[in-house]
Amino acid sequence: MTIAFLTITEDIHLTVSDFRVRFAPSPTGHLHLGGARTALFNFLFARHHKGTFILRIEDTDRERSTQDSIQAIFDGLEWLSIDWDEGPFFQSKRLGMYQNTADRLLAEGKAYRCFCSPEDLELRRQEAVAKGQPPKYDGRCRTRTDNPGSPFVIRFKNPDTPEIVVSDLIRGNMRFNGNLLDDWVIIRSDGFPTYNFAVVVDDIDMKITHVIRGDDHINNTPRQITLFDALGAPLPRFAHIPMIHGADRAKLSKRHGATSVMAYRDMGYLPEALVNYIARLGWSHKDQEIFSRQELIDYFDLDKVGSSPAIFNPEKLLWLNAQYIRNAPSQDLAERVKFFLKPVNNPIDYIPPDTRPDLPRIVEEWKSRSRTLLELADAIHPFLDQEFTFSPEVLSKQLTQDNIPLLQAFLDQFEHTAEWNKPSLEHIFHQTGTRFELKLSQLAQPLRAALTGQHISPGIYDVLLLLGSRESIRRIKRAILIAGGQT
RNA sequence: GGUCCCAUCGUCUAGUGGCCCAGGACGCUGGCCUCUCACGCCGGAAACACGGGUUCGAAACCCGUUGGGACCA
Repeated sequence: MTIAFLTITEDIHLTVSDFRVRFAPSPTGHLHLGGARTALFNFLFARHHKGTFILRIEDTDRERSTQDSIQAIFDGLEWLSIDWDEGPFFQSKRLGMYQNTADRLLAEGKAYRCFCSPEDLELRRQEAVAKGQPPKYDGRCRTRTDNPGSPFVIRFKNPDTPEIVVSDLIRGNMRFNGNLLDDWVIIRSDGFPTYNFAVVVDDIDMKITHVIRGDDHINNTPRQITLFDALGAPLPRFAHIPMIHGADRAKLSKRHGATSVMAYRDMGYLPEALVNYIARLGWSHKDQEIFSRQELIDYFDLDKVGSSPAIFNPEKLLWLNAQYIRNAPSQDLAERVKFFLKPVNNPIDYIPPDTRPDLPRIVEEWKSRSRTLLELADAIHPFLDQEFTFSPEVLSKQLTQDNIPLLQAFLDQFEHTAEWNKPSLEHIFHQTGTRFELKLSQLAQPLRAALTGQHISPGIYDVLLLLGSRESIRRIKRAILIAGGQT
């Protein structure tokens, strides 16, 4: 007890840092690969530095935010085992804070009410464009003293800074011309905050020290920086991570096929494999390709994150998944694959227990031959289904009249052997091979076909041992009947 | 169109001025292993976008060009 107590205190004392990061998705669709990677990098950074990882749902866009999307984010993060320390916080429940902050800026003369109608704004914007000027708000209401009583927005009085430097942990310094920014809206006429405003208010309130986000937000950063300044808050460190692109080099989106994290679960990917894959997209640690969760946490840091966009490569993900499947404990895989043996064709529960094959043992034989859980389930199926179907190729090439004597010979010997182990089976094969003057391959293929309905399978002895003597005999009899029935 | 970002094999990347006529991985490919198919093992093809500088020396630093991307409009 004493030792445990000491260990814990020491641990906290020595290693907990003040680093605070957040993942702040907008709930407007499924959790996609890019979002998942942003979440993962924040998570790994927090865990590596013993900091705090916060989940914040940016749901102030009332048209596009949905409850389903919020759930999708939770589901995706849970499946990937990306867990957070604080939150989830919902921006929609923090409207008072945004309003208060805006009021404060108003009182300090750093913001003002703007009564310009959308129609006027659009007109003036078009005029500016026609004159070849940048279409920015002209600051008309800055000095306004009357109050027309019509709807208004609150605008931030953009400070006159010629140059804004964004110091980025990944890209170094990025310089922006401050004169290009205008007096942007912070509170809409319906009282809702705009994106950039809510982000800054929350990042200050949550004491975020490192803003790790997609580089599609780079252009938002100068505005946010001026707001941090106006609010007298210290600047967080920024780290803009590159986007994930599709094969056409454009930002990954629906048209690139499966981009939802959950789609990969449904396709039979292991969450560990997907995490490993997206971690290696834009980040590396020497030549290592496969990382355990702990290695990811130990090795991850921002200085090893690259600055160029990465193209999503499904082939490599598939290979990684195969690696994870091959190296997973068979007992564990057997549990996971059950999800893919759909009830409608899942025979595992109605095969009598005494003849039911041992699922982990079947998985053991198949896991080096399967790249996804879906493939594994398909491969396993004939072993569980006593009435499995024969592939057309097997029917035409193996279950022929010519092969009946061979199958019959195997059947006779199997029925009369007391031993059912590899040496005894090898003995039978040897004898049969001699008698028919056939090589092992010529012996195995017809038998494989009879036993599994397929022309590929694990080693023939393994198949026989897996099925057991009774089921093997039953299957050979069935195959002989079918072969005999063919002309 | 404006602003900003990016640039090593097809793809993910190693590389922080000499260890690089560039290393690893996926994919492709030749072979070995072998009862089929995988796994595994051995080998191969395949890249520093281009042009200028800086330097004794540049994949690496600077400038430009080209190409790609993101955001805003």
